[in-house]
Amino acid sequence: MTFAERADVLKAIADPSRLEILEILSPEIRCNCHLQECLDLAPNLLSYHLRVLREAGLISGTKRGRWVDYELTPDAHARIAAALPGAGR
Amino acid sequence: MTFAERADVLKAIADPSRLEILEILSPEIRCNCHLQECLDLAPNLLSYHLRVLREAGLISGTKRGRWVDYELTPDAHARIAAALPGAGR
DNA sequence: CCCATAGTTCAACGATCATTGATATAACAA
DNA sequence: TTGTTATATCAATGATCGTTGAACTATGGG
Repeated sequence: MTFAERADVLKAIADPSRLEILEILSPEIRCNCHLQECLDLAPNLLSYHLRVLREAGLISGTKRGRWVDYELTPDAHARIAAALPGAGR
Repeated sequence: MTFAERADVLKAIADPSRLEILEILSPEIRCNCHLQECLDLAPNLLSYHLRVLREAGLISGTKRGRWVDYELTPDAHARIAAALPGAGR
């Protein structure tokens, strides 16, 4: 993992809204609408932050009817740990 | 620690050059000139990245003649750990 | 003192990012 | 079908960030 790749993972979590999303998602799967209530963000803005986290490989979403359930990926914490300073030795 | 404060710490380390600086500084104190050789950055740009890390409380610098020695702060790793997702529970 | 060297600060630019509003897709209800 | 709800995408804006070049400060050597 290069420094640039590690920085990309860290950039994905270096945002207040995205940190809170990860916090909410940490114990359990949550639908988008639940995140909406917790975060008080415009729906499209929430979608944007979820996309950033998804593209970083930290969360995944599955459609359930009109809703989408989001959850942490199995290796989310491992990906973050591998990006931290000290992980390169 | 608020989500915004935690995001600020993570933003400080979410950069390839700054990750590498922390990596170099991790085992031992290093003077600016040694970082210069390792990183191949313009001197003023290196100063900028060092300032970002210093303002995040992750490194500290002490003057020694014409040089400056940089080192990780004692609580650098603790500050990072406290900022990570999962640290809020 | 004069000059070179190490490092920092400042001003400006371009790129990236978060945010907004409008539009689009997709699923359910009537 | 028509309408409504849940979510995503697109285009545009403003703010922030990384980078550059120039000017500045401070230390040590001649």
